[in-house]
Amino acid sequence: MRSSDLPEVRALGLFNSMGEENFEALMQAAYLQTFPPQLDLVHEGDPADFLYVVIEGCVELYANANRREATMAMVHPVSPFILAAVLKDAVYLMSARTRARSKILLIPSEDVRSIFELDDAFARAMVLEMAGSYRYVIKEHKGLKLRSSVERLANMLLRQDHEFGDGSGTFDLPYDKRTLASLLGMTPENLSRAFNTLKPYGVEVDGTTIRLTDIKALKTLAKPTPLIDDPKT
Amino acid sequence: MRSSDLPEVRALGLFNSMGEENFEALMQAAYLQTFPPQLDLVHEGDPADFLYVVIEGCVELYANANRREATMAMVHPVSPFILAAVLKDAVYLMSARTRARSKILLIPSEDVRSIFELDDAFARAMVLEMAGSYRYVIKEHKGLKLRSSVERLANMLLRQDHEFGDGSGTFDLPYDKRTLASLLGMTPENLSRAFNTLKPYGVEVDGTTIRLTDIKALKTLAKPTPLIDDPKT
DNA sequence: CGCGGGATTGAGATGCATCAAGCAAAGTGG
DNA sequence: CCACTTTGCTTGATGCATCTCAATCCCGCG
Repeated sequence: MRSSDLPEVRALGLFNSMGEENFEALMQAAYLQTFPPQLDLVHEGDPADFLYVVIEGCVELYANANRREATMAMVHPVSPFILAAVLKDAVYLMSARTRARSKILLIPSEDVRSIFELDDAFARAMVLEMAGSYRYVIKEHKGLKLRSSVERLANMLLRQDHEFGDGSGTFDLPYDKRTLASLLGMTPENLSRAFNTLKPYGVEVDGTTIRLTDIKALKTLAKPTPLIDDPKT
Repeated sequence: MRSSDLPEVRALGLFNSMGEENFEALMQAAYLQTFPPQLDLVHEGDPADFLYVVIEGCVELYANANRREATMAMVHPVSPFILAAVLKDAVYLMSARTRARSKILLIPSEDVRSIFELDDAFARAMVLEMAGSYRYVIKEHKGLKLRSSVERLANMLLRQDHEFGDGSGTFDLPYDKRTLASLLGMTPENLSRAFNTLKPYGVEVDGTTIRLTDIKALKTLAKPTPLIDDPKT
């Protein structure tokens, strides 16, 4: 792999505390590849052969059943994904595909597990990484069980504005609407209608850019809570 | 704490590999208490002061928002819960209450974290515990997003029969129907109706006991998949 | 025997999905 | 440069799934 990519991988929470020789051993075994968009990296049910780390681009985690499909999460640089399956030496529970041209690091599962046994700092970093992922899914699950689709959309907009907005209330949607809909647990048609029902609350939609002109009103409807919407805790 | 309880705690995956002196230090700091049913142990949003381990009885994890409530999971002996919040030194994302008279071990968070730093085997055990919990929630989330309520019920019945049945197709529901409904993401009324729509598929309900007389038909409807329904992987 | 809580049933409203067009912006190829 | 497809989004009409509210039932328990 290119040495210019090493520092940013090394800087990752998962890798920044482990021993130098173990890190090098991992990178020695790893492959760095660039994939085109819409390429399937992982299929649910397959044995977990690799741990993946998104270095550049974007990866969608999704799942199928009953001839339905649901987007489970989007992974952005620089983050690992499907860590749990690798650790447990089990099958993947989710599929993964690139959503943009993406540079991705593939580390063979066996190497991850053997370094996990060898390097105590790496093991501890894994716990925190797993704990973060766990809490993310719990929040998603709470949102799905406790909120209506309009509320989920409203909260997503508020979060997006807060995290990525410049303070003006204007920002761009992070993905196309079809993906957003699936991520929020609804159909594209319904997302469209949900935007309409949010119009009286100061939500202006122009293609992929959003303007929130009445955040107070939107919050009244969305009733955000850090126990679902705070990505940090 | 009573020494007669130590062996079963020690036998837990989370504790069985750690050093003896560290285990004793943890137990030294811990409290073992028996609680009556329906007692609130933990409220979401509170800082994570303790790691809990159910020794006897049963604990419900639930969450509130928008004046709704949802059961997130049921915890049975012998298992820890809310490990992630303790590790991250964050607030609890879920509330917890006893559902039966329960003997519960409380270990102060700080002690858990300091032993986590000290004992490498303990840290590794945590990773596997977290990975298991993570995969459990992912499966729940997939079920909720990809299946109808009737399908969720059907699969729950099949799983229950497979795990706890005696092979005759007869078994008892693990909780009252109101709780089951919430766990499955529906209202009690709807659970009742869902049982009715399953009647043609050989599902006989008598109070809390269930008889499955046509498992093949039920499976045709439920379309179970290990990627959602297998509790082991 | 009556009381009370969970479970069921029914009726009605609502949320959400589905199906089917329509539309606009962005490619594509002549 | 312009038809022509393609793709993503929207809109409308309709039906099903699920929730809500209310009434009733059932059973265990005082």
